[in-house]
Amino acid sequence: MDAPEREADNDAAHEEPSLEGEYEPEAVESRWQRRWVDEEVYAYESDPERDPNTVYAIDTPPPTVSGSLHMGHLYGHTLQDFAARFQRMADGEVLFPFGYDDNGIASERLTEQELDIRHQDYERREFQELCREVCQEYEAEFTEKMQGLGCSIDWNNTYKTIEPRVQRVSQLSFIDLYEQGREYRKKAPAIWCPDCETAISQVEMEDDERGSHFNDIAFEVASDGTDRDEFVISTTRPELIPACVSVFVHPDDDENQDLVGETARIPIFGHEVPIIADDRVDMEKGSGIVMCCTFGDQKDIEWYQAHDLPLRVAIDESATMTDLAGDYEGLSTEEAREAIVEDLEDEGYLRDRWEISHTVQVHERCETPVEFRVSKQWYVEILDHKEEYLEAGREMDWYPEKMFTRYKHWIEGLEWDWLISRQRDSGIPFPVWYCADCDTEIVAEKAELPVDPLSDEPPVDSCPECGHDEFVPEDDVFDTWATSSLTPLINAGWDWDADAEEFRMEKPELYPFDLRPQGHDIISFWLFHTVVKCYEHTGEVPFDATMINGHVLDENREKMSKSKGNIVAPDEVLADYPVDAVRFWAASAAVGDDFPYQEKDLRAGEKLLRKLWNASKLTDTLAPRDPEEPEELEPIDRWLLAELDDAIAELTAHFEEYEFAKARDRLRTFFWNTFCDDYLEIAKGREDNPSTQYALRTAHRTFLELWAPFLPHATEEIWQAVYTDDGADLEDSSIHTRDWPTPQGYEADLEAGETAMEVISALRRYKSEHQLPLNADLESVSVYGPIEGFEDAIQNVMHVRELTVLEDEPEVTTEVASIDLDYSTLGPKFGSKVGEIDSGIENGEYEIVEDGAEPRSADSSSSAERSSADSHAAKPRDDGDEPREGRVLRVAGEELGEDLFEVEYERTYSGEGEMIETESAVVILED
RNA sequence: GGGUUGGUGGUCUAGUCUGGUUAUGACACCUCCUUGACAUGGAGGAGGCCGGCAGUUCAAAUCUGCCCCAACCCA
Repeated sequence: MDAPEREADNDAAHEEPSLEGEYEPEAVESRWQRRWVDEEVYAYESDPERDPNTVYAIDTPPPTVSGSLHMGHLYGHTLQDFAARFQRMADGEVLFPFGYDDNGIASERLTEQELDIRHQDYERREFQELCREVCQEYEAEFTEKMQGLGCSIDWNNTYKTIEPRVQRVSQLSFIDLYEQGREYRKKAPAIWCPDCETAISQVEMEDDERGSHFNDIAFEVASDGTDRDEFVISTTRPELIPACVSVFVHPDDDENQDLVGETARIPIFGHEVPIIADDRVDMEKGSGIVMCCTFGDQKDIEWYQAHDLPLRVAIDESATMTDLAGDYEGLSTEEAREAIVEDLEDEGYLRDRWEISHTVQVHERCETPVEFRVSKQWYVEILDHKEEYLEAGREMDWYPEKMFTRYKHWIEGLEWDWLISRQRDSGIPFPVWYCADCDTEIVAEKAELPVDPLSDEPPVDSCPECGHDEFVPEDDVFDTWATSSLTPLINAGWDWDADAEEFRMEKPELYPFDLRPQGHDIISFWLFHTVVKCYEHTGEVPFDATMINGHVLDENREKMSKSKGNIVAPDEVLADYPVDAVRFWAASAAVGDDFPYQEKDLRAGEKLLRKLWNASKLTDTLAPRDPEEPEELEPIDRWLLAELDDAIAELTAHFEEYEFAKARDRLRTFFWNTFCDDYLEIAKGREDNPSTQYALRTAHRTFLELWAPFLPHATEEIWQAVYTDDGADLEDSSIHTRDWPTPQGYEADLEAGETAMEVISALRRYKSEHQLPLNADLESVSVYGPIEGFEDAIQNVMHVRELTVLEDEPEVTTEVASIDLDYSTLGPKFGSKVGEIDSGIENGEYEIVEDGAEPRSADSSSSAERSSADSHAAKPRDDGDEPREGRVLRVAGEELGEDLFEVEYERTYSGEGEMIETESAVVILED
């Protein structure tokens, strides 16, 4: 990665593409990465008139710049790039943009850590400025690393989620939804992080296992409707007792039913609360009697709302005890917990205390346990449109399909509207002021956006409701997802057209986007929120398709995590292996599957690069670079091109379905086995043949094109070295801007080709078994089988001095070795009789009747040898390839027709030389 | 606790939706071969009965049920 080393590698030989020597990925890859960016090979130029069907637009979720680049980024972006590169070649223009997510808590935290400051100590603008400075450094680093992955991103089309253009889009989004009546401001309990001092949404919480204590605390009964003087409740949070507003008992709890309707006195604090029955009480837990405090958990909120309980706030926004806590005021919740427990014990209220470990809900950013606080917050109404969002999900194509269920279940399980206000210093402000007198909401003018109410004036001089002329600016900012969910609109240039008085897109041809790629962990919030926002703004589903990538696991299939220390850093991998090899590995898993990082897969990629390089060198020595197409191609060459046609068709289908792993395997097998191992060996003996020269070059160009999405650097290097003129404009000459290959309609005798390859394979096996070199001469070979047109090829590549094609099957004696039944038609026809038929054949209790000739029983057929030459000369094998009329198998009292069985013969060759059988040919070797 | 997805030779994996009887390929392993690119190559071989149990069926890796294991999502 460091420049001096790269310089050293970069001697003159590496400056220009060439096929000299060995493939040197370090020099080649960095050179092309530089040139692709410098010469804007992947730049997208918008044309609003362009047919949306010829534009392939990708909406990539912008990564958080504060995080480091991990294997997940590398994998995800590589998959996106496969799609981008294929589509660019196959179907016109591609937009592959890039965004930096630097808006929100993550970058605030980063700034605080990096500069060792607290946001509270700064003015909002000042702190925001610092955030941007810090993020800029990280963004530059991110850009460099992303470019090192060789993704075909258009670096002219980037955005930052905090930049003014995006702030404008985000505030427009707020105002549009507000005007549609889909947003409201409400005072209600919300999830609160006391460390970040902000409300957060459900998705920002996670579970964490923490140690704690269970405390059994005695409450006195203050009324006299029961015999009891006291009862015991168990709690992990004794510091909440000053906030206790009621006590609950389950209606089925017979033991404690006497308490219902009575009044309890809270120890130490002395206030009295009602005891109420409610079936949400967990009878199994502790004494079955539970206190309700405002608020300890979500159940407290439910009770508070259901029973219209009073609000007692004992903990403030920074987790400090309030005046309600009396003597404990000013203590942190932790300190108060210990102090209260001590005092309870002193006063005899603490009946028991023991250690436990339980899961608590914490804020994912800072791991602080969350509180629940009543506050005034902004919400986006979503619960009333669940059905529409489900339908939007159904309209998208999901790759893989099964991921739709996650989306579906998430929506079905939604219980809260989307809380979008955050009490943070940095972020995109709400464009809202409130009348100081009547609290009427004043929203900014669209033309003025972006605004910051803290420094900008509201658009009115006096309140339209009450005429008051003082206003209070909203100082909350948007939840980062409120902005991150707008990326399709940001990329398409969505904006308010003041003249037309409507929303317009600068690049309407992009929307809806063709593809939305992402990890399966963010389906439930990022993808979902994006669908919500875009659907509400445009009435359209923002994506035609969504591709979900799996997670990269470690070598032992375990999730990579900091605590396990099993993280593999992309930097380390790229220091050891070519990017193209890493990409080859990334193409090995089916989209949506988690898969392990395995070094040996990277070695496989390296091997392929070497093979491609060497095969290119050999091709270059065998044929001129641009041979004429001959009038008539010879069978072997036509065969290769016909097979190539098939491969192109299959690969294209795989790419269109995002089946990169299948495309990769199909291409590798065809390239390595058929082209390199078979055809190139054959071509060595035919280099002066114009037909072979043409086929070689056609195949080679096509292979480079087919490999280009997977191996962009190596294919570009070879392409530029061999097939382009010096000094050509890279935008035109790059292999990545070429058209994807299409089948050319070559027709060939595929059966003959296949048979010829079988014969070659048989001869190789013969040599291998006799420990002969593969280029050892074979004196005389006779072949009986359909190999017309391929005789020379076989003779050349296997070094056969004399090759004879037999008119008639060689003299062999045959006997029935076995009978294969066609179960797929036999089963439905005979059902349970199949067992009997099987055992009949196994026991030899059957006979074959043919051509009205004498029935041949199993007994006679196994003993009576027959010479095939006298009766079946037409074909080397007669076992079903070419059924004769009237041949019937009698077994278990049934007659099976010709289509139901095949007879396998054991053959013994009695002539000169050695016989080798293949699927559809017989080969005889004589030394 | 609920849900989703997956469990195929030593490792990774195809096949499972559309049941059919020698289960795909790669890596590793063993044997052999220096041939006009590549020995970082080539040819060949051995190795699995498809997580477990039960069922449906003439027939199950493939369908059904239960169980075990793993990951993820939600409590």
